[in-house]
Amino acid sequence: MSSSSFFGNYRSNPAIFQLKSHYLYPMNALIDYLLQFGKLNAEEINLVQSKFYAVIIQKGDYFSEAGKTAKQIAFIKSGIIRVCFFNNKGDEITRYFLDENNFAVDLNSYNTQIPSSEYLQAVSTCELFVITREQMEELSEAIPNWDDIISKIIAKALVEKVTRISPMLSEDASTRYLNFLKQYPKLANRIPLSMLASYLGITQSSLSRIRRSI
Amino acid sequence: MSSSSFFGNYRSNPAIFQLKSHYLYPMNALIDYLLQFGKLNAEEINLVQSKFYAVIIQKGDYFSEAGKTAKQIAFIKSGIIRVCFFNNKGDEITRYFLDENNFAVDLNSYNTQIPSSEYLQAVSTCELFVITREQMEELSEAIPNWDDIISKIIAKALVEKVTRISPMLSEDASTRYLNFLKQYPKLANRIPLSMLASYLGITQSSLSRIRRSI
DNA sequence: TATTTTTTTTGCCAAATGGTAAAAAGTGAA
DNA sequence: TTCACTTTTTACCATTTGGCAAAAAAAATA
Repeated sequence: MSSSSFFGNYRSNPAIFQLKSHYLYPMNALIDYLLQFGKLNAEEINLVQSKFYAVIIQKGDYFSEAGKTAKQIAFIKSGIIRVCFFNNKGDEITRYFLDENNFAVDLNSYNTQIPSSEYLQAVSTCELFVITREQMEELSEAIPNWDDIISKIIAKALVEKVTRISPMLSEDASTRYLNFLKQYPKLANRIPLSMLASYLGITQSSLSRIRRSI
Repeated sequence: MSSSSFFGNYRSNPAIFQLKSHYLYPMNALIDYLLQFGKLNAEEINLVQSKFYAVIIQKGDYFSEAGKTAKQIAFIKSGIIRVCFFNNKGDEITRYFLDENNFAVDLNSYNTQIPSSEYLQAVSTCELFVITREQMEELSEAIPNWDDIISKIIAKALVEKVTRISPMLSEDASTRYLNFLKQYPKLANRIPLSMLASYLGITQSSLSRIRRSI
């Protein structure tokens, strides 16, 4: 089966649609990921698979946008998403990148239902498994373990982000770049220079110079 | 009642002790904080108060240390704690500061029970309400809402940290300092220059020059 | 108070990074 | 292929920040 027959596509005007028969489809990556954080029986796994739906977003598309309220969570099956915002100088800053086997959500907006100030944008074409807040609520009521699994995932993901970002302030730009290459060896060549530079907190030209010097 | 009769003190060799009669003591700040995230009835509030115990740690003392496994969570009634680590150059870096009405815990170590790589140190004398992992477990089993309240608190605190730290990379040092003054107006004069400089990602002398220029 | 210790400020110069704009390289479409 | 467009590299100089060490100020201690 080609992925295009499985993944819905909502390029410019995101009309996410849900496919009818879920049990056929390979959400193994999602299920494997969830099982790292708690137990789910076969029945629960089926239920989970029935609530997520497959979506493709193209490079440049937004999964969620500043000013809108986040109503969905995505599990990234493939592709790269970046989380970004505009600073007070008007520059677009990349907060962090998310790649395969991670959840992507504007958590603040999702939790509070207040319009967000950050964007989640596909850096490359992404295959996602998406779930809405309402469907999450249904899983929460049907699966005793669910809230525990999700809160563990959230805490781990956020601690990782703090742990990864905070040492960067005390490093020079070359060190930050080299560490990025170590931490995300697969990403460096798939991300435009401008996005990587804003993640590293330097200008495009500085990053270009750093690349040359290595 | 003087605070010294309420707060236990474990200056050099932390032998935390629990006081017998909790209902007398002012954990209002803690309870008010918890109630922002979910409901607790009077009985549950009493139970919560019985599980936390009051502790004072002096300036310079560690609440938790790198290399040890975190077994406690502290609610800061008064004082400032900083979370710090050593980078690969051997410099001590402050990841962030925590002040009144916040929980302080090495979350990664607390959750995984793996020795941590960060320190939680009192920047000033701190009055804490402390709870152990075992006592948390008891609250979790006794109070249906408990896990939900705690996971909301954790998610909110971590999202705040990511949101606060990540714009700093794209700002120059003066801007970071000025924003720090805005965000923590009460802290600036209570924190040694060296700790603040490492939080801002600059040297002591740079920070000193920036102060002069303002 | 006097003395020691710690913290902060300052001066010097070197190194890193920013800002701008132009050139070069890469990409995609006709 | 050629053309238009986007992305990356390069060059120039100004500004910021670091590294080091000494001086000054502040805080702790006797």
